[in-house]
Amino acid sequence: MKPKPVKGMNDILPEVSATWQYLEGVVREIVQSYGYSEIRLPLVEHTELFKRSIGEVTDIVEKEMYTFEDRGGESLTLRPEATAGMVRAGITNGLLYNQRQKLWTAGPMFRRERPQRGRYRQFHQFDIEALGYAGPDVDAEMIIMSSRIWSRLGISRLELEINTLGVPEARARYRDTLVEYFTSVKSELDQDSIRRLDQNPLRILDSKNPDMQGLIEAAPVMLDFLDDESAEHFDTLKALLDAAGVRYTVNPRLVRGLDYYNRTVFEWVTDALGSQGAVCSGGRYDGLVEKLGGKPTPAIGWAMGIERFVDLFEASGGTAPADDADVYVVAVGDGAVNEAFALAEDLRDRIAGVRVEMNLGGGSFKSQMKRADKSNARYAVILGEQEIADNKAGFKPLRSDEQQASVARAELAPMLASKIGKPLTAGQ
RNA sequence: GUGAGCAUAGCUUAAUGGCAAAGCUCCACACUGUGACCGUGGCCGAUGCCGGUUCAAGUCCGGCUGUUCACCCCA
Repeated sequence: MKPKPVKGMNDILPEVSATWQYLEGVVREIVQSYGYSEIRLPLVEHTELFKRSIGEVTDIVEKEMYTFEDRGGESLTLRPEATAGMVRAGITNGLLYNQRQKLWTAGPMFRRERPQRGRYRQFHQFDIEALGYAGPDVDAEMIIMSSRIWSRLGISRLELEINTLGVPEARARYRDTLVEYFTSVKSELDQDSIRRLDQNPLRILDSKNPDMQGLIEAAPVMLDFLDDESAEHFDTLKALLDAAGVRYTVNPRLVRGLDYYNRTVFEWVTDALGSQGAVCSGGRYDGLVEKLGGKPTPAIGWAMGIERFVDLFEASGGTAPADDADVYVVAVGDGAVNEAFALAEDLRDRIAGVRVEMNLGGGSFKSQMKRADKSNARYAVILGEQEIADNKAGFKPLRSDEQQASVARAELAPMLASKIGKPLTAGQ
């Protein structure tokens, strides 16, 4: 009986991980260029943390968390998202005491949903948070930063939607009005909407049911309930985005499934990935730090789903740079292997970033050449009886018509370095 | 959690209810120190699992499991 993986938890195979590494590298570089620093967080937190931050009556907390009792009887949960842990770490390490923090983290998150394209039980996120910044300038910078990621990678099938939820009081007033409105037309609501009426009435606005669209169009809008300060915050954000040339649409029905958001929320959506169109989303959560036991601290953050990001990158025709070897070392004859190892190490010492693949497992000359070919290496270096006797090495281009050459051992590194365009290391 | 589609070799796909096939991959040979292309040969399956109908089931029926898509939710 073959072992089976856990449903919704996937292996990231080498052919795919090259793309992951490339994209993660690009995002890391961009995020750090805005002055954000990495923080590494535990995958497991106390269950209570997520209940208090995400909200007791959200889908995530009610039915999607991997919660278990550890041997000491504590209720622990595999993190379903990163913000709660980030804020907790800020509080417990005193990072927010009269300080501001710009942080990012990345790694696996866990939600027990039914898997489909772009939705897995173990999935991965990049998470960027700015704590202690009241905005709206940070709000704009965060969005501009995400926009830079897309343009850098040639991803175009994405649109930005933004909205504001106002302060909690305004949101509560709006919520009451909304409940009143939908209750008055309850007989026309579908099953899902009736359920949401109690649980999360704002989500009714998000319904994809065509029969509901008329009712939703006619519903009261949040913008009419906005407090003056939030309205001004939102206007400034829009002005900053306009000035930066970032295009967006205001979607008054954009609400979040996590309870901690207020004011700015945004989402990058695509139609290229089937039904899971949200690639990246976030918003402001000014009340969360205090709610979790810190002192009042404004904050904003966003998360990007890496699986969806990779999928979208590939759907946009993007490919990661090849990570094939530069050179494959062929060693024929028992005496040659020792020398070949030394030669391979020498190349790695002397050429910065060179990728040298040593033939392993012996084999005939022919089979070694076959492996060299299949490795996609640009060059083969050949060491046999003859070369060892002459203190030379065969240098054979595998991807061009150039002639094979016999090169003095000492000249091999400089020659290879110039062929592959990588620098010799200093001091050699 | 709900609904629908799909399940044959490592991968992609064949097989009017009648002997389970092919291509690719991999290995070897041809070619005893030179890869790719061509050729020859080899490896690899109890057709996802359990049951039923039938002289006969990969094929039809039922259940299960897995997977995909959609709903839902969201990254």
